[in-house]
Amino acid sequence: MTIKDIARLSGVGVSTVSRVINNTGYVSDDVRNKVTSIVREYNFTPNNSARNLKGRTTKNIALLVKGITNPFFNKMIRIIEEKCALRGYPVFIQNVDAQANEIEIAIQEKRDRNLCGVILLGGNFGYSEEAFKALGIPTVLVTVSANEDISKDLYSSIKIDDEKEAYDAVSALIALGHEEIGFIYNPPGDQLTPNRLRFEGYKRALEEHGIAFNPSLVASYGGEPLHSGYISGFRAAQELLGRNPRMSAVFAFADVLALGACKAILSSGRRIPDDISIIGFDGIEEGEFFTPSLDTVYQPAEEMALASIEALFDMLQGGGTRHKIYNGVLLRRGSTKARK
Amino acid sequence: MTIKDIARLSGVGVSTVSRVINNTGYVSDDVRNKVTSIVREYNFTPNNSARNLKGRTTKNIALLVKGITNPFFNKMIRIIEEKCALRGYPVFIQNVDAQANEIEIAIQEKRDRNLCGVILLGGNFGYSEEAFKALGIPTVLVTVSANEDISKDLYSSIKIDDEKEAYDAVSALIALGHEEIGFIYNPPGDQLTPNRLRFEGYKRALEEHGIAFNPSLVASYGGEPLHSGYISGFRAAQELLGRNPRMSAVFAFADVLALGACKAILSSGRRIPDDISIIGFDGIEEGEFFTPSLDTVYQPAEEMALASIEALFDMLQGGGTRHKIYNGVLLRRGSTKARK
DNA sequence: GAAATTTATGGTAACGTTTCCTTAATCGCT
DNA sequence: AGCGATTAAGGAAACGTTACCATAAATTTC
Repeated sequence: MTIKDIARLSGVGVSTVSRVINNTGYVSDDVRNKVTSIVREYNFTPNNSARNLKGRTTKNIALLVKGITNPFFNKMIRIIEEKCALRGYPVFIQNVDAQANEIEIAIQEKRDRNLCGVILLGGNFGYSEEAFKALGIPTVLVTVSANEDISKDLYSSIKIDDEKEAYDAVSALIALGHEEIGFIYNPPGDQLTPNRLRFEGYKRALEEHGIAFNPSLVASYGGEPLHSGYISGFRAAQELLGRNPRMSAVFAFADVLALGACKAILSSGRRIPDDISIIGFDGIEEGEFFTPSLDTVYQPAEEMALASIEALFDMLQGGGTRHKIYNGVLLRRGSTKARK
Repeated sequence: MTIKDIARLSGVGVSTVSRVINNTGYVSDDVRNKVTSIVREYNFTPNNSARNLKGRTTKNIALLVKGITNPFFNKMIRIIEEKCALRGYPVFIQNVDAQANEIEIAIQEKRDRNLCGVILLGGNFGYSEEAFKALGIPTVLVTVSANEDISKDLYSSIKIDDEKEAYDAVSALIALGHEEIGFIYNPPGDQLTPNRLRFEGYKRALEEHGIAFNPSLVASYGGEPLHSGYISGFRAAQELLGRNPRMSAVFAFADVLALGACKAILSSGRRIPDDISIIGFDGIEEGEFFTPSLDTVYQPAEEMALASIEALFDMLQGGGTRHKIYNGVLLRRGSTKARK
């Protein structure tokens, strides 16, 4: 069933059918109704390959996710996928390992799949201006932004102020009287921007409150790329507990790390929050259902997902780039307490 | 940069270039080397739209997931996506709401995206033989299988024996001395097969051990489709606790429901496993990191994901359908105990 | 050594759209 | 009435591949 068949059945030319389907050009109401009814009757859907071939442009969007197993991305992925599909844009969701350079993968994908746009969810510090130019299609960075020296006209970004939010969270722990505050994050070698920024927020909070930075209070656990955040947080916390018997609080880069850490803390016989306070980052639903519920820096995931789609479609329609920074919310749910 | 450009630059005809790229037909070594080097030099990738249009067949696979937010599907989705991509088959991952008939969505997707194959992850009871025939492309059902009366040649399936595994889990609770055993599952109206089968396993276990089935010990919570399993489990457990003060154990259809239930149980002041034992289903990682760690019927998600891909590619290459049933493993991690 | 087969290569018609270019009818103005 | 502008519709050339067909050289077969 092709457009030609529809044309024949409707008794009109193919270009007329095309015009009806795409709502372009001049078509009389009579003809429009006739064609529309035939299209509906035979349940005709235009062939996408032919459309894409002719138009030189597809409606394919790639969503590259740095660590797709992180539940924080789950909701965002779902929203992005759903809203794009609703507009007739299929989404290729793809996981990107921590080590991989996602923008190079995007370039490859663009070649392979004739992409019209890219959303990068979570990501690296390894962007280069040339890479953005080589990619050459509307690009939105979510949860991360590129180096300062890259022109802001080359991409849109949706994120929160990682440094500030981390600073606030650690400051909250300090306000509760904690001084030996552990920090758990991803292996720094990966250069993930938020990773670095939240670390800097942690250090600034200590510094501004007159607490000396102590490297033995910082831990990360990488292992194989397949390692989930939970187990990484668990191992990192074990390390911290072993090295710092007087540690009374922990701030983790992500909720999954924090929840893994909780398990290690509780397994060691310590209580949360009585012996050790802990704050995570992201605001995933799991944190609410753990016992005790996890305090966390909530990121407005839904809003950010919607904003990223809007930014992308705006760019697809020729609009400019935009750079939006959201505010996090420090949710106090029961995993922090004043120091004994 | 098209195949014609490559042909011109290599000094050969377009069909020769096509033959080189696709490794078909006769090509002399000299020509092959020449063309290959030009292709590499200009980083040429054949246009997929044109290929698909010409070949009438794509390499697009759709992965329809019933409730994509369930962490149990997370790992499977990732494996399927990764392995398919590795073979050059992009995957369209799509969420399907509980109410929706996924096979009809698959038919629509096939039309829209020219799919060559479909994997359904989790799913309905609403399959019909006509629907499978209308779909007409290799289809694999994972975690679920179609009604008995549908020809097994129309699809492949990868799953576990839901009824038996549920039976075993509930029997284990009975062996610990529990008699008032709650059951939490999805709203039965949705007719999700595993939902129904695990319920039947629950009932058979009671029956065979001489315990009368008590409908007030069964709860489900649907609400809006966006409700996550955690909150549904939480609400359902609250209901059970209110209705059955003597209930000493709970079996949940899924780990997310069980973890939500744990929160409700612990919030009510009861202890796990001292006051109430609980067993979930799936074996998601989250269950291990909750405190206490959740006992669960582990499904070999990785193996099942790999098996589903193999089944699909086998069918794509003209092979027949296959139907594999895996064994679950009852993991005892600390959320069950003999009745006081 | 001629015929048959294998190897090697190029030309070209599709695949199903969209879009430009025609052609033609209708309409609104002076 | 005549003319330009608007409305309406169709024909056909692309888009970038692949696959069939044709041709021809090299090789094998009897």
